[in-house]
Amino acid sequence: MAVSDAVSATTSRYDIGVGEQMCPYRLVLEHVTSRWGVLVLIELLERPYRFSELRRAIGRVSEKMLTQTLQTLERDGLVHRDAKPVIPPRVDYSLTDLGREAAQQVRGLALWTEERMGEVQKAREAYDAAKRRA
Amino acid sequence: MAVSDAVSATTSRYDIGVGEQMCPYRLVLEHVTSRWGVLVLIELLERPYRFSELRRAIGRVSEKMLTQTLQTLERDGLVHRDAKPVIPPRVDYSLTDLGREAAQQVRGLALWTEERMGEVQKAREAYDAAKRRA
DNA sequence: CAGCATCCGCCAAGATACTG
DNA sequence: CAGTATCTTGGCGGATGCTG
Repeated sequence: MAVSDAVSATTSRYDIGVGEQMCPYRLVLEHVTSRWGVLVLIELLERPYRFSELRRAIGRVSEKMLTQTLQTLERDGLVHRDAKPVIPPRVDYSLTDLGREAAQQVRGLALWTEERMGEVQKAREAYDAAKRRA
Repeated sequence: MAVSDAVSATTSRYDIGVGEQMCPYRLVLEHVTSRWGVLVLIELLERPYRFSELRRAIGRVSEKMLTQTLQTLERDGLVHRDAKPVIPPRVDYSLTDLGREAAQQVRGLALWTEERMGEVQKAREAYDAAKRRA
């Protein structure tokens, strides 16, 4: 299947059987909380990026997944794609107003995570220690 | 592999090759933004839940995935598990203080999604219409 | 450079059966 | 009821090659 098909066909993170539609609300939520969606939104909150630039900034994203993620977010109206008809091609990605709102929420979550990392680590060690004892 | 092994072994959403550790920050972020993690945190923000109660509230979660999600969140110190030694067994799940903070961030994202659903839908239709034309 | 197209490994997720 | 153990499989995500 082509990437382009995936954009409209996939619900991102596996579909539901025919007839059993997932509520669109959860669908959007899964797009913005998707593995790469989260990171793309956060990066684009800083400034617009070109494709490969964004790829390097995030790190460890395959080209395919980044393309797919960007297209899904574009379709949802969160990301704006500006393809300049030049050679070599140059495409800039930025947030729409809607996307900026979403990204701010996501960043809130990311910042919280950074702040509380230490406590999470400690909780894990305590959990593992208790498990080993049992 | 037993579920219990998965809790400490998995990084949630597929691992990185050996030697190529993912930074722990992204790991926690992936836990709270995971498919079921998001929904569990939001539900538990309302009130404590029993296992099957939570399962029904979320809907369409397999027993296994809910167990796994809860154990991961418990290990991260976000969810408190209270197992009462009675027959039949009764286990209550609730948020820790840390988990409540995380859940509030997640809920912020969820509320935004609900509010802006309409605009996202419109954006999609516009995108699809433009695609068909091309 | 910024993609699209195709193949495929492999693990996450689901289904099922069983236990304390 | 609240899980564990085991098996199967869908599809995510990576690798590679090609195009404008």
